[in-house]
Amino acid sequence: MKPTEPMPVRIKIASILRREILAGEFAPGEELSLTDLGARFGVSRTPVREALQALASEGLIQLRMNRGAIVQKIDDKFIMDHFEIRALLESEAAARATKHLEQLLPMAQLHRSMLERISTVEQEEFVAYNQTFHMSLWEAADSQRLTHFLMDLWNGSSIGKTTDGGEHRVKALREHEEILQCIFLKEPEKAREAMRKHLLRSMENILASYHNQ
Amino acid sequence: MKPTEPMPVRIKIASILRREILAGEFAPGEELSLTDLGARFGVSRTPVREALQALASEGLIQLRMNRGAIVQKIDDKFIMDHFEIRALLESEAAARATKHLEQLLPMAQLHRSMLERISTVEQEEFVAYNQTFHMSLWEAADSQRLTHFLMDLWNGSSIGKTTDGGEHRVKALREHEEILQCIFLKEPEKAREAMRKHLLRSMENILASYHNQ
DNA sequence: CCCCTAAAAATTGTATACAATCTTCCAAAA
DNA sequence: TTTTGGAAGATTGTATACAATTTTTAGGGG
Repeated sequence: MKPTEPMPVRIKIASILRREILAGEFAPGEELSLTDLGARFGVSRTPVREALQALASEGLIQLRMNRGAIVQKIDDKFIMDHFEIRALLESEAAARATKHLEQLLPMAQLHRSMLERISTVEQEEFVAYNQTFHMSLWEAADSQRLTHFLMDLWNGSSIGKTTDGGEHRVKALREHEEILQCIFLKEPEKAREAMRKHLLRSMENILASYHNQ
Repeated sequence: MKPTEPMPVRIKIASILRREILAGEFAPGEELSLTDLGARFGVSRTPVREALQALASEGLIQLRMNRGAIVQKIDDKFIMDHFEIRALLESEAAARATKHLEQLLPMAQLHRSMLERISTVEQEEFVAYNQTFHMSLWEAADSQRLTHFLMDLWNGSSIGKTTDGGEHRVKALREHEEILQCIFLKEPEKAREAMRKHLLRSMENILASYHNQ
């Protein structure tokens, strides 16, 4: 087993800043200084600069020529727009997945295991399962391009508190079940709609936790 | 008037490499060396490196830790997947635009002017109009997030030859007309479908010119 | 007191230097 | 002959140095 995964510094810094921006820890429009951030993380400006460029490409900050970066305002509208886009793309993935059922079998097995043990699984395991569920569908959609954009959107979906009560997990699991049934019955449009409902309800959950911060 | 627009080197290099990759001027899987590209463009590795990271975030190349970059294979499937995503998002934009008609008036005027003069406009002017048409709809959709992703997809849509005969222009103009009518009649679902048809037909055009290279 | 100008300071953009990792290649052992 | 180990070379990741642009600030004129 790998002791610790080697990760470029720019990725780590981008992850930290992404989480902080989405958590609302910066004021909208606040300026991000390369020197300050470098000092904070104990690295030079180079990887910080690269991290900021990555965040700009995700739309979380704005890069202005020779004038530094300012953080985007993350409000309800931002979150709703974000999930609308994710819903459009991930619904398409669910619809397409009906054409590649065999690829879904391992995930479906994990899903059944979850159904049985849901009351006793740790939060960490559920998060991992949830990620496997969604990403397996992306893969089954058989579109590198779709997977790529959904990965981007996934990173930006970790908004607000991560510790929601077990109630959300049960609902999510039921919705996953419905999505899978539509897919295995080869009903692309029903799968699309089920995925859309699932994501928009998750969004409501996130909006609620976002307000309670 | 500005004499020459100042642009970061990384943007220029990214634009050049993007066009070349989409034009198929690199073999799929070909390795891109920072040193070589720096020498080619007469700059240091730093802006080249940043350009490659931008292209990686667009999915045009793959960055491997400590092992350089390899170019993505651009084939019919890539193009079709690309336009499917663009169709999903830009259809949504068209549907949403029905809620902000006033923002569309300047573009609609330009459109009418095009209708009248189509037989005499230069290619360059039509390209500018086409960009205005699409981006005005994005703006009218009133979703920064949607605009951001569509801008990304727009950059990646310049595949193959740019000089298609005037026939395509007439067809595109007719389709634009249909889209605008649906929007101004406040029929979001019809607008969505019209935009989808427009983009998928444009895709066919691009696929054809791509094959003839 | 306000506004305009210019020099100084600070910040970003690019180039270069250094460190860490990977690849290549050759020799020695099985 | 094939394989393995490791040193040399090449390439990427990060740090630092330099150049260019912007922001700040101090001072003089209105």
